Amino acid sequence: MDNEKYDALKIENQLCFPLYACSREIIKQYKPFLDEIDLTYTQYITMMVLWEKKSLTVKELGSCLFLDSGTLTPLLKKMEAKGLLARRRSEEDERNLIVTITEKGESLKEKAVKVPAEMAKCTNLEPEEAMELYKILYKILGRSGK
Amino acid sequence: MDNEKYDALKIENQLCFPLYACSREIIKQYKPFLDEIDLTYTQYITMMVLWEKKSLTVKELGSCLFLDSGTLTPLLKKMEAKGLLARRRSEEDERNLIVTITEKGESLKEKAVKVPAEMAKCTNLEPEEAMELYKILYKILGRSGK
DNA sequence: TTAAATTTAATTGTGTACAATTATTACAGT
DNA sequence: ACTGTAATAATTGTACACAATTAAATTTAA
Repeated sequence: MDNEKYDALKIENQLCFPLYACSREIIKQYKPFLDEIDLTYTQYITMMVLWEKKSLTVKELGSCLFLDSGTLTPLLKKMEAKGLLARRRSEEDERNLIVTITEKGESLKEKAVKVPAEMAKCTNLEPEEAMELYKILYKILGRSGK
Repeated sequence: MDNEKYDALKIENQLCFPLYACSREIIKQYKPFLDEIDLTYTQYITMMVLWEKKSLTVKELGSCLFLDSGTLTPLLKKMEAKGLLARRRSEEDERNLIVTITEKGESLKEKAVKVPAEMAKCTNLEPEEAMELYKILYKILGRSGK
């Protein structure tokens, strides 16, 4: 009989590890498609929010993406330099920085629409598994997801 | 009727995004416990492999963790400096660098065993959900997981 | 056997993540 | 109005990730 005292420390008994590994592996699969539209994965999900919301504060964006200003400030500056979005302070409350999508950012959506189509070919999950995974992940995140 | 052409680009229809967000959120939950044993999350999973295998090459370690030498080389150097492991070239094949756990690395396991115990209290998943999640993640990773 | 191809780590450069701190603005209570 | 508190971004410093390249050792094949 093996000593079971340390079983909880075995990598194959972790739940966070495959989550972490999966996340990175899938993001790597995105890379060739995202390269074609000159976006990193983080920039891509930022654009997703902007395509939907058009305009929001850094705080709100961070809440959508689970990222803080330490990550977003330099990211948004780069995206502004690329012409995808504009950054300006709110007039009602100067503490808020408002991020707004530009025409160029809007038009990128046309090219980007191919990305999820290409990525769909890469998955090996059944639709029910994907749905189950989705539900569990959003339960962990503490949001409904819809 | 909404234009459905772009639905696949909505953040709430992504599977990778909650994976990425979950992974980071859980790793953040590890932080206070890992701080107590002076390990980062990446160092922690590296130690997990070493507690199990005792000795292996950078290549093998990278295969376990889905990481390459670009990430591992500096990580292992820091861990060597902390005295948790030793690095030496293989004598049979000088291309291989062999990583071996030290006594100090072994003894850290005693303290580390509390980490999964503490983390278990943080989860809001049912055991069946955790098992289902585990299965799906390892299906994506293309390994059995056991 | 020796030149070409392969394998393995290390290095280089870019891009996040994130904790902690700082600076600015707004607000609350007096 | 004035003081302390809170909220929001930006900054700073550390630690990954990873693509691409380099360098060294080994293997393969002509």
